[in-house]
Amino acid sequence: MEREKQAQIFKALAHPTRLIIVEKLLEGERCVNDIKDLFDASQPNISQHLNILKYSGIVDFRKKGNLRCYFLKDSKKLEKIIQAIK
Amino acid sequence: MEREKQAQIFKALAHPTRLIIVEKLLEGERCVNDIKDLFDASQPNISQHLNILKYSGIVDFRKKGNLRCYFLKDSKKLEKIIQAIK
DNA sequence: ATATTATATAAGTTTATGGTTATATAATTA
DNA sequence: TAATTATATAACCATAAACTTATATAATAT
Repeated sequence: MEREKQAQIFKALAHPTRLIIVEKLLEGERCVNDIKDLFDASQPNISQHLNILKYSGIVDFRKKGNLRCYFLKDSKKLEKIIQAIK
Repeated sequence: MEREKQAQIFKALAHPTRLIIVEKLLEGERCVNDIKDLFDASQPNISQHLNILKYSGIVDFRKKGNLRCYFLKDSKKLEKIIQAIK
Protein backbone atom coordinates (compact mmCIF):
# COMPACT_ATOMS: atom_id res chain seq x y z
CA MET A 1 0.00 0.00 0.00
CA GLU A 2 2.81 2.38 0.89
CA ARG A 3 4.52 1.76 -2.43
CA GLU A 4 1.26 2.30 -4.30
CA LYS A 5 0.92 5.67 -2.66
CA GLN A 6 4.47 6.66 -3.48
CA ALA A 7 4.01 5.44 -7.02
CA GLN A 8 0.90 7.56 -7.32
CA ILE A 9 2.78 10.67 -6.30
CA PHE A 10 5.44 9.93 -8.88
CA LYS A 11 2.73 9.40 -11.45
CA ALA A 12 1.19 12.75 -10.61
CA LEU A 13 4.57 14.40 -11.11
CA ALA A 14 5.25 12.53 -14.32
CA HIS A 15 4.10 15.26 -16.66
CA PRO A 16 5.93 18.46 -17.64
CA THR A 17 2.85 20.63 -17.15
CA ARG A 18 2.26 19.32 -13.66
CA LEU A 19 5.94 19.67 -12.81
CA ILE A 20 5.82 23.31 -13.82
CA ILE A 21 2.66 23.84 -11.76
CA VAL A 22 4.28 22.29 -8.70
CA GLU A 23 7.40 24.38 -9.13
CA LYS A 24 5.25 27.47 -9.36
CA LEU A 25 3.39 26.53 -6.21
CA LEU A 26 6.70 26.16 -4.41
CA GLU A 27 6.77 29.95 -4.56
CA GLY A 28 3.40 30.15 -2.83
CA GLU A 29 -0.28 29.68 -3.56
CA ARG A 30 -1.58 30.64 -6.98
CA CYS A 31 -5.02 31.02 -8.47
CA VAL A 32 -5.98 28.99 -11.50
CA ASN A 33 -5.88 32.06 -13.68
CA ASP A 34 -2.24 32.70 -12.87
CA ILE A 35 -1.38 29.07 -13.37
CA LYS A 36 -3.20 28.99 -16.67
CA ASP A 37 -1.15 31.92 -17.94
CA LEU A 38 2.03 29.88 -17.57
CA PHE A 39 0.95 27.69 -20.46
CA ASP A 40 -0.79 28.02 -23.75
CA ALA A 41 -2.85 24.97 -22.91
CA SER A 42 -6.62 25.09 -22.77
CA GLN A 43 -8.46 25.98 -19.58
CA PRO A 44 -10.02 22.52 -19.16
CA ASN A 45 -6.65 20.91 -19.67
CA ILE A 46 -5.10 22.91 -16.83
CA SER A 47 -8.12 22.22 -14.67
CA GLN A 48 -7.69 18.51 -15.28
CA HIS A 49 -4.00 18.62 -14.41
CA LEU A 50 -4.85 20.45 -11.20
CA ASN A 51 -7.41 17.81 -10.44
CA ILE A 52 -4.82 15.08 -10.84
CA LEU A 53 -2.53 16.90 -8.42
CA LYS A 54 -5.43 17.33 -6.03
CA TYR A 55 -6.53 13.74 -6.22
CA SER A 56 -3.01 12.49 -5.55
CA GLY A 57 -2.87 14.63 -2.42
CA ILE A 58 -0.15 16.95 -3.64
CA VAL A 59 -2.22 20.14 -3.71
CA ASP A 60 -5.37 21.53 -2.22
CA PHE A 61 -7.18 24.81 -2.81
CA ARG A 62 -9.11 27.46 -0.98
CA LYS A 63 -11.71 29.77 -2.40
CA LYS A 64 -11.09 33.47 -2.61
CA GLY A 65 -14.15 35.08 -4.09
CA ASN A 66 -14.75 33.35 -7.35
CA LEU A 67 -11.12 32.33 -7.61
CA ARG A 68 -9.60 29.06 -6.56
CA CYS A 69 -6.15 29.31 -5.10
CA TYR A 70 -4.14 26.13 -5.16
CA PHE A 71 -1.30 25.39 -2.78
CA LEU A 72 1.03 22.52 -1.98
CA LYS A 73 -0.14 20.45 0.95
CA ASP A 74 3.44 19.56 1.94
CA SER A 75 5.79 22.00 0.30
CA LYS A 76 8.81 20.73 2.26
CA LYS A 77 8.37 17.27 0.86
CA LEU A 78 7.81 18.57 -2.66
CA GLU A 79 10.82 20.84 -2.33
CA LYS A 80 12.94 17.82 -1.52
CA ILE A 81 11.54 15.73 -4.36
CA ILE A 82 11.94 18.49 -6.93
CA GLN A 83 15.43 19.20 -5.69
CA ALA A 84 16.38 15.54 -5.84
CA ILE A 85 15.28 15.07 -9.44
CA LYS A 86 17.54 17.86 -10.73
CA MET B 1 13.39 19.49 -22.54
CA GLU B 2 14.71 19.39 -19.00
CA ARG B 3 11.22 19.03 -17.60
CA GLU B 4 10.41 16.26 -20.07
CA LYS B 5 13.42 14.35 -18.84
CA GLN B 6 12.50 14.81 -15.22
CA ALA B 7 8.92 13.81 -15.98
CA GLN B 8 10.20 10.68 -17.66
CA ILE B 9 12.16 9.69 -14.58
CA PHE B 10 9.08 10.20 -12.44
CA LYS B 11 7.08 8.14 -14.86
CA ALA B 12 9.60 5.33 -14.69
CA LEU B 13 9.33 5.38 -10.90
CA ALA B 14 5.54 5.54 -10.98
CA HIS B 15 4.95 1.85 -10.52
CA PRO B 16 5.20 -0.21 -7.33
CA THR B 17 7.16 -2.99 -9.00
CA ARG B 18 9.73 -0.59 -10.37
CA LEU B 19 9.97 1.23 -7.05
CA ILE B 20 10.75 -2.05 -5.33
CA ILE B 21 13.35 -2.89 -7.99
CA VAL B 22 15.04 0.48 -7.52
CA GLU B 23 15.04 0.11 -3.75
CA LYS B 24 16.63 -3.32 -4.13
CA LEU B 25 19.30 -1.91 -6.42
CA LEU B 26 20.12 0.72 -3.83
CA GLU B 27 21.67 -2.18 -1.93
CA GLY B 28 23.89 -3.01 -4.91
CA GLU B 29 23.69 -4.66 -8.29
CA ARG B 30 21.38 -7.61 -8.75
CA CYS B 31 20.84 -10.16 -11.48
CA VAL B 32 17.45 -10.52 -13.10
CA ASN B 33 16.91 -13.83 -11.40
CA ASP B 34 17.27 -12.30 -7.95
CA ILE B 35 15.03 -9.42 -8.90
CA LYS B 36 12.44 -11.75 -10.32
CA ASP B 37 12.27 -13.63 -7.03
CA LEU B 38 11.10 -10.50 -5.25
CA PHE B 39 7.78 -10.72 -7.06
CA ASP B 40 5.35 -13.30 -8.21
CA ALA B 41 5.09 -11.55 -11.53
CA SER B 42 5.94 -13.28 -14.78
CA GLN B 43 9.46 -13.26 -16.16
CA PRO B 44 8.58 -11.17 -19.22
CA ASN B 45 6.80 -8.68 -17.02
CA ILE B 46 9.90 -8.11 -14.89
CA SER B 47 12.02 -7.93 -18.00
CA GLN B 48 9.74 -5.24 -19.37
CA HIS B 49 9.90 -3.24 -16.15
CA LEU B 50 13.68 -3.45 -16.23
CA ASN B 51 13.63 -2.26 -19.79
CA ILE B 52 11.58 0.77 -18.81
CA LEU B 53 14.09 1.61 -16.10
CA LYS B 54 16.91 1.12 -18.57
CA TYR B 55 15.31 3.22 -21.25
CA SER B 56 14.67 6.06 -18.82
CA GLY B 57 18.36 6.04 -17.87
CA ILE B 58 17.86 4.91 -14.29
CA VAL B 59 19.61 1.57 -14.57
CA ASP B 60 22.13 -0.19 -16.75
CA PHE B 61 23.41 -3.75 -16.72
CA ARG B 62 26.55 -5.76 -17.28
CA LYS B 63 26.79 -9.33 -18.35
CA LYS B 64 28.18 -11.94 -16.03
CA GLY B 65 28.14 -15.24 -17.84
CA ASN B 66 24.62 -15.77 -18.96
CA LEU B 67 23.30 -13.50 -16.25
CA ARG B 68 22.46 -9.85 -16.55
CA CYS B 69 23.24 -7.78 -13.52
CA TYR B 70 21.39 -4.51 -13.26
CA PHE B 71 22.62 -1.53 -11.31
CA LEU B 72 21.61 2.07 -10.70
CA LYS B 73 23.43 4.51 -12.91
CA ASP B 74 23.27 7.26 -10.29
CA SER B 75 22.51 5.71 -6.94
CA LYS B 76 23.11 8.96 -5.04
CA LYS B 77 20.40 10.68 -7.00
CA LEU B 78 18.02 7.77 -6.61
CA GLU B 79 18.78 7.57 -2.93
CA LYS B 80 17.74 11.20 -2.59
CA ILE B 81 14.55 10.76 -4.61
CA ILE B 82 13.48 7.64 -2.76
CA GLN B 83 14.25 9.29 0.54
CA ALA B 84 12.29 12.38 -0.39
CA ILE B 85 9.14 10.50 -1.32
CA LYS B 86 8.88 8.80 2.08
C1' DA C 1 25.72 -30.43 -31.69
C1' DT C 2 21.89 -30.45 -28.28
C1' DA C 3 19.70 -29.27 -24.23
C1' DT C 4 19.21 -26.11 -20.52
C1' DT C 5 19.09 -21.80 -18.26
C1' DA C 6 18.60 -16.93 -18.22
C1' DT C 7 16.66 -13.38 -20.32
C1' DA C 8 14.51 -10.50 -24.07
C1' DT C 9 11.19 -9.48 -27.62
C1' DA C 10 6.74 -9.70 -30.13
C1' DA C 11 1.92 -9.71 -30.54
C1' DG C 12 -2.32 -9.04 -28.67
C1' DT C 13 -5.72 -7.31 -25.12
C1' DT C 14 -7.40 -4.28 -21.54
C1' DT C 15 -7.25 -0.25 -19.05
C1' DA C 16 -5.39 4.33 -18.21
C1' DT C 17 -3.73 9.01 -19.82
C1' DG C 18 -3.86 13.22 -22.15
C1' DG C 19 -6.00 15.98 -25.00
C1' DT C 20 -10.24 18.35 -27.43
C1' DT C 21 -14.79 20.59 -27.59
C1' DA C 22 -19.01 21.46 -25.46
C1' DT C 23 -21.50 22.39 -21.36
C1' DA C 24 -22.31 23.14 -16.40
C1' DT C 25 -21.74 25.61 -12.06
C1' DA C 26 -20.61 29.23 -8.74
C1' DA C 27 -19.37 33.86 -7.52
C1' DT C 28 -19.45 38.68 -8.95
C1' DT C 29 -21.00 42.56 -11.37
C1' DA C 30 -24.27 45.31 -13.79
C1' DT D 1 -32.35 39.05 -12.37
C1' DA D 2 -29.20 38.83 -16.34
C1' DA D 3 -24.54 38.92 -17.89
C1' DT D 4 -19.80 38.01 -17.05
C1' DT D 5 -15.89 35.76 -15.19
C1' DA D 6 -13.57 31.86 -13.23
C1' DT D 7 -13.46 27.31 -13.07
C1' DA D 8 -15.02 22.37 -13.30
C1' DT D 9 -17.11 18.40 -15.46
C1' DA D 10 -18.64 15.37 -19.28
C1' DA D 11 -18.18 13.04 -23.47
C1' DC D 12 -15.27 11.67 -26.73
C1' DC D 13 -11.01 10.14 -29.23
C1' DA D 14 -6.14 8.90 -29.82
C1' DT D 15 -2.16 7.16 -27.85
C1' DA D 16 0.39 4.84 -24.24
C1' DA D 17 0.92 1.53 -20.27
C1' DA D 18 0.56 -2.83 -18.17
C1' DC D 19 -0.24 -7.27 -18.57
C1' DT D 20 -0.44 -12.18 -20.82
C1' DT D 21 1.16 -15.92 -23.75
C1' DA D 22 4.14 -17.44 -27.15
C1' DT D 23 8.59 -17.27 -29.16
C1' DA D 24 13.43 -15.82 -29.84
C1' DT D 25 18.27 -15.31 -28.45
C1' DA D 26 22.64 -15.94 -25.98
C1' DA D 27 25.57 -18.28 -22.80
C1' DT D 28 26.60 -22.57 -20.50
C1' DA D 29 26.61 -27.35 -19.71
C1' DT D 30 26.13 -32.06 -21.57
